[in-house]
Amino acid sequence: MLTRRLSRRALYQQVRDVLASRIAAGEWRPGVALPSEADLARELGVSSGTTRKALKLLEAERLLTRRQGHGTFVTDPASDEHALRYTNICTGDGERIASEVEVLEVSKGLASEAQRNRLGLRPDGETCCIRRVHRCDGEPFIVEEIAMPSVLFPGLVERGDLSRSIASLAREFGILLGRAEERLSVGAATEFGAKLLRLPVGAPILMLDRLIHSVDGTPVEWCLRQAHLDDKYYDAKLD
Amino acid sequence: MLTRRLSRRALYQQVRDVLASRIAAGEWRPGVALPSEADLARELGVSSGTTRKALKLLEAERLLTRRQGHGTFVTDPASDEHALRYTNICTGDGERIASEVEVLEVSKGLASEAQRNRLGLRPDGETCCIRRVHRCDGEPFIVEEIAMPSVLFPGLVERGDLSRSIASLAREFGILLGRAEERLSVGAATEFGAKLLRLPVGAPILMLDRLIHSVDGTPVEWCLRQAHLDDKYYDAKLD
DNA sequence: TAGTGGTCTAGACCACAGA
DNA sequence: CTGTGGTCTAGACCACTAA
Repeated sequence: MLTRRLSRRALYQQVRDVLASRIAAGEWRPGVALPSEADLARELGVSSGTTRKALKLLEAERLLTRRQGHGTFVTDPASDEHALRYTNICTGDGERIASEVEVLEVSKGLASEAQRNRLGLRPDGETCCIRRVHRCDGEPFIVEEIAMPSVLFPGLVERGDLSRSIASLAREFGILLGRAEERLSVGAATEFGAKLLRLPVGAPILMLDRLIHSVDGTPVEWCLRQAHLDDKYYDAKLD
Repeated sequence: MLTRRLSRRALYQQVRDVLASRIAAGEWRPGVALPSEADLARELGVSSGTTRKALKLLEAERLLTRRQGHGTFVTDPASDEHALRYTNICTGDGERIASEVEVLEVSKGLASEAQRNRLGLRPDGETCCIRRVHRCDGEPFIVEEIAMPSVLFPGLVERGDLSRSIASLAREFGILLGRAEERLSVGAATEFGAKLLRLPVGAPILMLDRLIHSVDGTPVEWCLRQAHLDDKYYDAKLD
């Protein structure tokens, strides 16, 4: 039950937390409406204004979509909204690229020091590692090395399709994705990258270093990429 | 006076507009508190909840800073908050760079076709153009070519200091800055860039293409940059 | 202690979508 | 027409800041 002044956390934040975990648990399938504001408010024993504020938060976090006169819905993790959320590379005409992905290598084991630092893991922390290549119209243009804390994705490497987007994987394991930072620089293609991108070793290339957190701030994915852009570009939004 | 249902625009949006223009006009100096929510509400003839919603909007647009128990203040355009708003290049240890700027060249005239397209100008539109170089610890690392619609900055080139940030310039001319997009790619240093950055022509370099809009969506500044990063990096936020 | 913004409530009315 | 989310109000109380 929701406490009022026993907890320091604001009531609408507590409502957000309750709803977020129920969403993560899959209580409402994407495409099916949640109860209305008024019904949720009654159920939770708070005012509809407080419920409304919580729903607004969840909408801002992209967990929900609301439409006047229609209802409140869980955002479909298979939608472009989610799949392209962390994808900032565009074709020359400004379209986000939904690239074809091929998995090259999968492994699991003790995290390297760099991985521990970046993902905030303890010395005995383990990671799942994936190497993949992205193609656009058959042309390889990105190679990437992904590391994820094993504890967040139990049984991941033993299972099926690792070519899916992080949004899709996270959904399956009940993780709600939040903010991310990406560091960009110009570098020289490594042997690994050059071979797959069909470039000479040392060719100038865009290096990307991305860290995705969950909504509560836990690091979820560290992704190192080498990109050969050609006429594509990286589209950063500043606001 | 604020109309209620004569206008389709929501009341709190109208309150936002009124306050935004009063801020742009310099009615309240940075560092001095605005009237309280209750006082503003009385003055404008709306409820304090509506006023509150408008103030929240203006805070999200970075025009205001609010602190519980303290008051509501106009954000100082000379503050880092504003000056570094569109600056995503960091030193190796993650600090935004407040670089030293030198103006190389200033001109004004009929906009080029590219400038018209990017800034949404008519065929007879004019632009102010500035070429500058940025240094960090004396080392040049960015050269840039800026274009701004002359009509927004009357008398700019005839006046003083063009080494200031766009935030500072905009403040002087009563323009409130909003969203921006920046396109990044890897390119070869032009003759202009290479010379100033002390690199060979054709050296691999980060190319940046930034467009800043005002809060109401009008393009305000187009900035083309060439950056030699070394151990610095571009820090993009994804959320 | 006085004054500020932040939270919470209860309820009225509006705008929109779908049966 | 009904039900949804969006706006707006009035007022109570809480939490923080500074004098």
